Amino acid sequence: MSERPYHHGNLRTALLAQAERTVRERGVHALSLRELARDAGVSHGAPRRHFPDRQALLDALAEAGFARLGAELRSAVDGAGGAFEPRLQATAAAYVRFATRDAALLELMFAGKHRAGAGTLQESAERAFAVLLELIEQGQAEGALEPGEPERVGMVLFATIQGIAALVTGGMVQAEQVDGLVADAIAHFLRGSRAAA
Amino acid sequence: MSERPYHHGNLRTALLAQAERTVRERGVHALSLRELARDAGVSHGAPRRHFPDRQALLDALAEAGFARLGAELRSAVDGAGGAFEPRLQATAAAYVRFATRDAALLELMFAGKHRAGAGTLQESAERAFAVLLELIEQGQAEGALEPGEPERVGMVLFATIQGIAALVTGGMVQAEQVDGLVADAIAHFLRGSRAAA
DNA sequence: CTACAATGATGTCAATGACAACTTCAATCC
DNA sequence: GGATTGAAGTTGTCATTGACATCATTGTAG
Repeated sequence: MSERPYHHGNLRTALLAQAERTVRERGVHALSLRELARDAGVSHGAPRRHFPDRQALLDALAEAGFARLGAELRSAVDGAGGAFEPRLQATAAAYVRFATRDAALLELMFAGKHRAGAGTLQESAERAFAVLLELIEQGQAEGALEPGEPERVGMVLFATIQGIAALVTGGMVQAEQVDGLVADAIAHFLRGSRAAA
Repeated sequence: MSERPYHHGNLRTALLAQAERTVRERGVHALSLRELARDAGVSHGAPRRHFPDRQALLDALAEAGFARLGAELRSAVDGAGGAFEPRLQATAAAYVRFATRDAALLELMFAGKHRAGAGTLQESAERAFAVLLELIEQGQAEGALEPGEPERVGMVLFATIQGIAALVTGGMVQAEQVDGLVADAIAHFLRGSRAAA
């Protein structure tokens, strides 16, 4: 039998992975440092070496979440050809998919962002959202969106996407209707933009 | 000194009121039944008579939240004259105001809605959203919105408003920009709708 | 006036987060 | 090669909490 070595090897990573699972399946409130330690086959005090307190673990989770979100958005844009509108559709769908599958995690990501001492978190978030900003710029270049600061122009669009995600996780929209709703919303938004441009 | 009577008189109400304050000021996670009991000058077991467990208290909070939200929305509509667009603006602003001031409560309201055995909650929610649906119908009657089921037609609009609230509470929009953003979003939405109708 | 139902009090238990003190281990330095 | 040292893990403890069982008080219906 493989005796467990005194040192786990990569406890931090293992804790984060299991924590992400727990948050997804049972919510943030069900996340217990001690349970994580048990699952990792480690004593209840061990996590403390890697996360001074529970909040530190949540922050790390949020940061990892932004990294993954960014990657998924990037992959969506890249896989949708070169034209603006299909790219936007694909990206919005990817965002909503992420928000739906990892609702609790997304909440964590947003909650952590305006807390104090969130330097790294802020950066991770900005990297993830850079994908969206680039997309906005392309839309502006193609004349589909009004000119101006991308942050401002994209705000209503982003709000709509985020809101759809909220409706889905809030149970006000059935899972089967999501894709249609996203497509509707994007089309609606672009109509409103062209009229203004 | 007034000896506390054995019976509090209206402990349930007092607990809910204090709980709402705590949730607003320190978040759901900071809500402790025992602390509530202490604040109410009552033993730690007393709340149990009114709320079998913590979740029951949260559900009651959510329900009260929907009642208040409905009232605020109603009041916003009624105070904005008879025309559709100003009514919509006022209502959206009122929603975002509620969502901003009571972010944690709103989250609770949404979270509880798709949990099991939420009969009463569901009804409270529908009563609150009835205001919005009526408004959509008026918009359709005036030709500002496309025809169809109000629930469907209003979905993108509602998502946008909800999303703005999420951005504000997520710290991605400054408080001073909120009103402008709401106005922008409504105008944008209506442009998109007219083109389709 | 008595029984009873509602409301509150008291005591206890297991789980948890936070913290301190001690132990193991591996890398480095001489 | 052995001593040193610091990171990683362990063990023990404490206060807080939610949940639960049992008992006490009080208003009210009969």
